[in-house]
Amino acid sequence: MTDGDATQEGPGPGSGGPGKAPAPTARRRRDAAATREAILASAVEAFTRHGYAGVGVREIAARAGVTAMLINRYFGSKEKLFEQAVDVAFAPRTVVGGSGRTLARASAEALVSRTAPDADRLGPFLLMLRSVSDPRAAEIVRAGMERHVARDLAERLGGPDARERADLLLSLIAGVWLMRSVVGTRALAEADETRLARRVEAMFAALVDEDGSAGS
Amino acid sequence: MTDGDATQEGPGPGSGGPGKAPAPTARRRRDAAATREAILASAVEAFTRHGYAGVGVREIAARAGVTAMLINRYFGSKEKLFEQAVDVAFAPRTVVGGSGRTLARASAEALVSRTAPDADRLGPFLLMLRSVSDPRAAEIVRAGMERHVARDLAERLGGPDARERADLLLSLIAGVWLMRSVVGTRALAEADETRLARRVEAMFAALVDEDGSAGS
DNA sequence: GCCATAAGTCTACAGGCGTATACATAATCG
DNA sequence: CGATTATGTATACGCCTGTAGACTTATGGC
Repeated sequence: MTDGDATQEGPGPGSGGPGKAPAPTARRRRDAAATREAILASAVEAFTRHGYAGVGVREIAARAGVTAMLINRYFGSKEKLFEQAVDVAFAPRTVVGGSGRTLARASAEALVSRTAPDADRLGPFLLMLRSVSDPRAAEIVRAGMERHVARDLAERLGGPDARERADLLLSLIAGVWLMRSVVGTRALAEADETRLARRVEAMFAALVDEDGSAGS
Repeated sequence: MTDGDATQEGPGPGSGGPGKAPAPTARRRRDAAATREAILASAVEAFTRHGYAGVGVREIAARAGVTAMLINRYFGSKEKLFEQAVDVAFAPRTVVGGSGRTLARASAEALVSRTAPDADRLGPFLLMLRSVSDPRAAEIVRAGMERHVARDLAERLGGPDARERADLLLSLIAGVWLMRSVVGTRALAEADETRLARRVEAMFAALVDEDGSAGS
């Protein structure tokens, strides 16, 4: 995120003027690659905040400092842009780290921390939750998740039916994101974070070492 | 193109067509209460299938056999209609039955059964999942859930922090609905239902009787 | 300096959205 | 039977959507 794309007001596609626009933010020099990246970054954030159907290409483009048509020029369509955004959102990060018992604990703590009321509230799960109401977006998200996180998580989980247990683990993660950050139920929002993390960890543990005794 | 809105053909025998045209919705006698109920039922189904933002008032009205304006006449606005639909969707049913260990088992089995690929795939959780991307809908859903299911579930759960644990339980339920029915990950769709139910039950159990065995 | 061309913008279209106003029809009641 | 009123429809408005084609501007090579 080197290029500071602050939320500047439109660099003069404004109606009247020939756009002298002593742009407060230095207008980016014409650079296809950089513009593409700016659009993509704007898309990831916008899709995460409002969901696939909840944001228009004009808003995404404006936040990237360009006009809507560049989206179609660089990505083909809004849907194609969404595919790229899903890839960006899911690819880089390791959703859950560690393995075995460490995995359960670290994931629970990270989950509770990242869904805190004062946190950034960004990330791939939020993008998923707010986009899957559109069937085409849901299919894109499914493919992205299976490709990027589910397989990797299943490997680190190991054991029988690793893929099924990985998806179950992701279900709980998504559910907590949903109830805590999207729906915003009070009981979860106001819960003590340490205690909440321990409870989530216990549920994770039931999956991680399901064969052995589930002694906490 | 498509010849006229044949949803309601003139009641008179005039059309002369020998085709009986078995109207999908037999023209109902003018009855405000019945019409209101028809709209509401149509809304619950439509909001469940496509989410709050994913369906228009014209479609909801058409499925109820009326025109869109009746929605505004009887409910005031699309948003008010959604409030009523949320109430209808969440109110009557007991989301999870039983108490204690029975609760964990019964809920897990019901959840897995209702999210099966060949099931109806209706119900309040689907309505929630597909609607919360809209912030106003999310707030309505939050209120409806807390009013109807969370409180009742917390009472049946008992124990410390019942409300928090109830919401956590609902998180897992919602997450499984999400991954299995909305996103449609293969690992969960193809999973053996008995085994899957047992795993979900184990996660529920970590919440239900956490005070007893698992020292915290 | 000029110019070909990449990079970006403008205008427009066809359609959907929620909803307000005006109108038409069927049912009830004196 | 005729009039009144609840019930439902038709039309339209203003706004927004994704996208296509034509147009403008900056940039690098000569």
